[in-house]
Amino acid sequence: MSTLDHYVEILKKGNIKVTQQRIDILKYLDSHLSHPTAEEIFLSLKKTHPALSKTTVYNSLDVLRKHGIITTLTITENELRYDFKTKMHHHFLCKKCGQIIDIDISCPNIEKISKFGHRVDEVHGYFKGICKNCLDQGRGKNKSQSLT
Amino acid sequence: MSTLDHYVEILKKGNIKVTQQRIDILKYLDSHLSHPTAEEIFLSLKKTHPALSKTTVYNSLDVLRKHGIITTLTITENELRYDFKTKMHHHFLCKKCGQIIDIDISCPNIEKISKFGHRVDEVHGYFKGICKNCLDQGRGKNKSQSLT
DNA sequence: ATATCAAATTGTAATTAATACAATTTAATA
DNA sequence: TATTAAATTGTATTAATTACAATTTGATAT
Repeated sequence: MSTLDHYVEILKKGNIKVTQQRIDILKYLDSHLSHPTAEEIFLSLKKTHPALSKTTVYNSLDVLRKHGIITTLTITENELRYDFKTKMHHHFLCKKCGQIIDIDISCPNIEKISKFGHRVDEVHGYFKGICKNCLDQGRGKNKSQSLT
Repeated sequence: MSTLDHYVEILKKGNIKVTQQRIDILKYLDSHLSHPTAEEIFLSLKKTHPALSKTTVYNSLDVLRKHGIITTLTITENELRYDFKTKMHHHFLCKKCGQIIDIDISCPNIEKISKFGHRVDEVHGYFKGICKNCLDQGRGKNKSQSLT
């Protein structure tokens, strides 16, 4: 679903006050599943909403996160990244192109860790390396550079 | 092994210039497997080496990391953590006591991701929740507070 | 042992992500 | 439409990390 009402619904269901800023942020995350940083979200939304404050972006993201509507990643080392998808999945970071790819496989380890006696609430599976795309370009040699 | 020569060996093997600072940092990490931050390492070493600079700590950690002698974690959101253990393992962060526990189980997912065509160089398995210790204390209620 | 030189260390300053806070505005309710 | 708690804004601050220039030091060859 992508109508604005959808995001209003989400907010109302969480008893979160509905504001244009929050709708915009939710919409942005829903349509940019590239795991953007707060800065990226801020800069993009500021274009069409120049009065937007960075603090609002941080505050809103925090609220959405606390309500389980979005999740955060620490797959890169210097900043948090935000994800509209909350269903458990893993991530692959390509060290060459920087892309963060969703990996939709389950984690067979949660059960094992539970057997140790710990209660597992969150799982983050971060894999890093070179993605298929970049590997293919490297193999074919100077094939991709030619885009005059 | 815990003799200082051991750390000298490690540095020499990596063609890294041997300095007291690097030895100290390696020794600290080897004897504090609690995944300390750069700040923690700095503050602790500064006690016995007041001239130590924080920049040196960061530089040394970077060098050690680039040579694969130590690894880094992003399991907490605001700072990097350092690990002397380089053999693949996972981590559990207790949201109550803050402890980061080593989880020595393998990851059956690397193979699956490789089948997607990506080359996996690094694996980070971060699990978060409440550790066994904290759960036990919570269950027994006011049992642990009494340590007059 | 000593001189040499690249590399490491130090201290300060700068950068960057994130947070704190006070003043203003606004969404929800009566 | 008035009220009020909560959200937004803008600025200032914190905290982790990086940049950089001056000084010192470890490794090597003499």
